[in-house]
Amino acid sequence: MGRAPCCEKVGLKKGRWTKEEDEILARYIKEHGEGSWRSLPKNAGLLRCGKSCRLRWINYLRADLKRGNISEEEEEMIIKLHATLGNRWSLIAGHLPGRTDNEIKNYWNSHLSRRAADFRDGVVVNVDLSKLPGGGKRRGGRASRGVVAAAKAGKENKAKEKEKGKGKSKVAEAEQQQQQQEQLEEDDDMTVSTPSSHSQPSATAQSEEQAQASASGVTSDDGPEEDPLALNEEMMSALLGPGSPKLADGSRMDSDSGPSVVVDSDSGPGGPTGDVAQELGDKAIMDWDLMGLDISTADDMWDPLVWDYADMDVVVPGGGHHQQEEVTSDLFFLDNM
DNA sequence: AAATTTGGCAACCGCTTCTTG
DNA sequence: TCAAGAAGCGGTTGCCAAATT
Repeated sequence: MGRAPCCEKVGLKKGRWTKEEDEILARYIKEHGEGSWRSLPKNAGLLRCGKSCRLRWINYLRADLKRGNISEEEEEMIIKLHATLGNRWSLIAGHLPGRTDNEIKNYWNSHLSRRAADFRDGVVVNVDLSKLPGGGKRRGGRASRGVVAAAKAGKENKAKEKEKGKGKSKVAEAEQQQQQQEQLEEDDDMTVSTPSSHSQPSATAQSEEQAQASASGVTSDDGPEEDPLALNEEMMSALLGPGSPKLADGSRMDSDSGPSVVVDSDSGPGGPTGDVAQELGDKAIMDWDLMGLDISTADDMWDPLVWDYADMDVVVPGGGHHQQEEVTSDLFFLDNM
């Protein structure tokens, strides 16, 4: 039996909202409060779908909305948050009071993604996540209620989830995100922090790996103990400005001369453990496969995946190999742009 | 000045998750 | 425990105004 449509579509108005409709909706919500979106249009006398009413209210009519251009601070915030959270616009919007997920999403797509593309021209990494366990599909759908609830409830929820013996629950995930948020809030001026643990080269590589993992839903087996938001300055400068990752020999992989890296785990029945050996243009050859990706414990892409970099190797024509950390670092950017 | 192209934004759509009976 | 309803998220579409030809 099919599920009933969210609203009776016949006879309902679509398209732009009129001033009159806005007034009706705003007045109704002012009197009755938010919620009950399904019945709202009928009660308010609007020929609109409940979802449409909700969207109109959230994205346009709400009193606490901040209208006007996105400031540079907000823009930087968006970039930084997107690097960590990916396309989870509602979470990003949660850090920007008065801004809606839709607004941020549009701003990203129309302004920031272009800048990201400028950067990405240097190296294009196109990992076919569909081959990963769970289809590599981002979990969509409603998250905020659980996330927000978890964020509000905080640690008590965690305790409950532990009691239930669930694995990596949404609540736990939400709490982890909450921790990230807290980290962000601690970082008041939003300057890029470089934890002391990053002072050692190996630690830096590890943090980058974790940051990458956090953004892509892939976590290292060491757990998210370090702040995935703690991008180092090099990463942020590359992220925020023109440029591209440095190669081991000091050259840059830019759009004019740079290689186009395509990593497509088109691996057949073997899944992500199959071969990935792709040409990297005329400058470098990435010769690695996903043998290093241990998916044995992963139910879906959000579960912990363990990378073993032993099989990763980037051969630079003219001699030399890229270190694994550099590969990881590069991938981090690209995966999050 | 008219036609075409481009970019930004509002809104819609499909899917997923959460809630409730 | 399960099914249906409700709510919300992210991707996509389409309109409109500005810019360009």
